[in-house]
Amino acid sequence: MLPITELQFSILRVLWQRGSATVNDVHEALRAQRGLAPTTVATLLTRMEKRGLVTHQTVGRRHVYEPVVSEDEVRTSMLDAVSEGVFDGDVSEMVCHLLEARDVSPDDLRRVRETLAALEDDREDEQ
Amino acid sequence: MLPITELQFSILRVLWQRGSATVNDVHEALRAQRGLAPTTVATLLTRMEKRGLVTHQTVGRRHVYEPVVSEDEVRTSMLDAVSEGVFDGDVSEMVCHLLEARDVSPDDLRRVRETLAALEDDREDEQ
DNA sequence: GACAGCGAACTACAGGCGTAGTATTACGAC
DNA sequence: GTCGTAATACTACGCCTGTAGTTCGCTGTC
Repeated sequence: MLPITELQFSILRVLWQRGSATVNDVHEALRAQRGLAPTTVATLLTRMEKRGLVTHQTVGRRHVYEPVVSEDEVRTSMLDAVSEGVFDGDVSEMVCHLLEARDVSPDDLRRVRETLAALEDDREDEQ
Repeated sequence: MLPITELQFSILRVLWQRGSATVNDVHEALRAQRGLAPTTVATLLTRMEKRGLVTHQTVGRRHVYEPVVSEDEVRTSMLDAVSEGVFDGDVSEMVCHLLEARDVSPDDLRRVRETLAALEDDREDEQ
């Protein structure tokens, strides 16, 4: 499922938020950011279904789409792609790059530190 | 320069390692991982030059290609894309996801902790 | 000076994506 | 039962990428 595009992600986001949605719902939801024709949205959803990203059930004569993949799965697979692709699988390198190369607020740093501490505690417990 | 493909990255990696390389050099270097025709490599390099990823100088009748972007720039731009695309720019969320969703070795965790500490020190110094 | 071979340029094609128009079908109202 | 409307299905097109064949020109060799 690996490389998913920006637009596909936008559509998935609508489905994640609503649980399920018709072509029209998605079209409405995306109108603000992106003025697509309704048929365009329909085409996208059909293709995404073929790729296994979404499913639909037919209710009356409408297609009600649901996400097949979770946001977490997509995030993980995007990170995997970058990690494998440009960091040779070295996650620590990736995290360091991420923290160093941009302005991360003190709050964010704290949050990372806490997650890190929790993880290291878990590791100790396991031993 | 943002979305660069796997194959383009492989080519860039050769250029980064060697500093510069001819079509044939790149072809040779990639032969192990990926059996491409030499003309394919040439096409790729031409396109990458058009996109500003590499340059070439003509030496004799050969093209000697050099990278224009650094590995660091590519890494940053890939991370930016993912960060903006699927994490809404929330770097801490991204880092946490990265650390939690896969097995990171204790050594790697330590390394991240050190980077983090260094960064937090810097922040204090600035105040 | 003619020719072989190497290297680059040009051309080509399939598949995926963003984009959308047109055709078709089926439901609901009268 | 007919007709309008709404929703889907089908078709299309330009662009990018991976892939590579074909052509053209230059350079060195005999």
